[in-house]
Amino acid sequence: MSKSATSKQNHVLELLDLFRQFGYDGATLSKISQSTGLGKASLYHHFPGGKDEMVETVLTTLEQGLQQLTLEALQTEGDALTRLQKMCDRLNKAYDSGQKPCLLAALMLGSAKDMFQGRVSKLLQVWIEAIAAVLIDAGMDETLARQRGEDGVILVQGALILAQGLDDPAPFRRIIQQLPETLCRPA
Amino acid sequence: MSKSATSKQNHVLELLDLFRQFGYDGATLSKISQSTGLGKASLYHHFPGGKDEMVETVLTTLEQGLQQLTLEALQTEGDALTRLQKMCDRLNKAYDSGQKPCLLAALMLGSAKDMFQGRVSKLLQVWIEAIAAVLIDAGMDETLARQRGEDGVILVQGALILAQGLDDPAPFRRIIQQLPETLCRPA
DNA sequence: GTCTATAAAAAGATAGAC
DNA sequence: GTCTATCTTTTTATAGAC
Repeated sequence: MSKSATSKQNHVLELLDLFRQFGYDGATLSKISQSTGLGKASLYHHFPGGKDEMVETVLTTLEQGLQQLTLEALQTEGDALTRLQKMCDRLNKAYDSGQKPCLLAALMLGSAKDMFQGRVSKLLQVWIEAIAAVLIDAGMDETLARQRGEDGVILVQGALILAQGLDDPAPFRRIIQQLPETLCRPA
Repeated sequence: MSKSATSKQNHVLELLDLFRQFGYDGATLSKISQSTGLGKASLYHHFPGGKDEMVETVLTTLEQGLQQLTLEALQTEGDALTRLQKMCDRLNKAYDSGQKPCLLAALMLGSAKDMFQGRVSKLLQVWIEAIAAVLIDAGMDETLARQRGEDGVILVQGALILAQGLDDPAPFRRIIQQLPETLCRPA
């Protein structure tokens, strides 16, 4: 990978952080310029489409990360509990133990909702299907497994909201810790 | 109640809708002016503190509604399942069957987070305690009941995020429908 | 690829008439 | 209590030098 490519990837990670903490409307070019260390004109050089293109780029990175997580989950050795445990480890890291919000939730607010609804919906469906695939592979009924996939996403998203709202990561940590068993529990 | 008081209350409800759908940064004075039918100068007449004061007013209305819901829940006749069912009916209405986001989640994004964190945290705690009180009253262990209070808020918030993200209210409706039994389930 | 400078548009806020 | 008009600041976006 070339030097400029990794540098651009670092900028994308900073953009992810900004958009998920401030949302689309709150992440102003001034904040973005400050965080990345790039002048506004430089930002438009890398992203001619402005904030829209920045978010699109971040979403592409997220899609790739989610696909990787999905593949890993099914390639991991062991039973469903072990596989889900590994997914939870990744989630815990991605959300900094509940201290950082989810970009997908942030993008469903304000003017961003109409712009990115399609890609956000797709990402959520992939995530749900990733959880369901593990459970189906472990012998769970497909309908129940997909409902459990929804439950997994719901619990993670809800725990993130509560952790942000209470300014306390404890609820997120508890949900993540209980998640594998919660999802595997018989109906 | 005087005519102007109910008129002001209607404006507060429109403000609630704007802030929860667009967030603090996305709810511009132009949008607010358009939705309320009041000119910008009139808005500053009613809320000299600008958007900050508007949000504060909305939060006060929300606090009153939550206190009322809490009291009603404990005064309702019947067992815990019946009481929680009534709470779910209220939530279903408040969130328009999952079609409208939660203000508390919206306020945890962007510049609003630092401004309103304290009041949001307090509201969430009252909500959690309201659920726990019903369960404790039904004989549940206090520690478990408070955890279930957290679970209730987490499930509602997460279901709202998923419903917004998928642009489909079905997950919210399912979670709400299952919530009373989910919360009452033995450990 | 980055910068300074600048322009154009939008947002927040106020003055003063009615 | 509401309006028009105005002002200030911020935001988005671009031009052009290096």
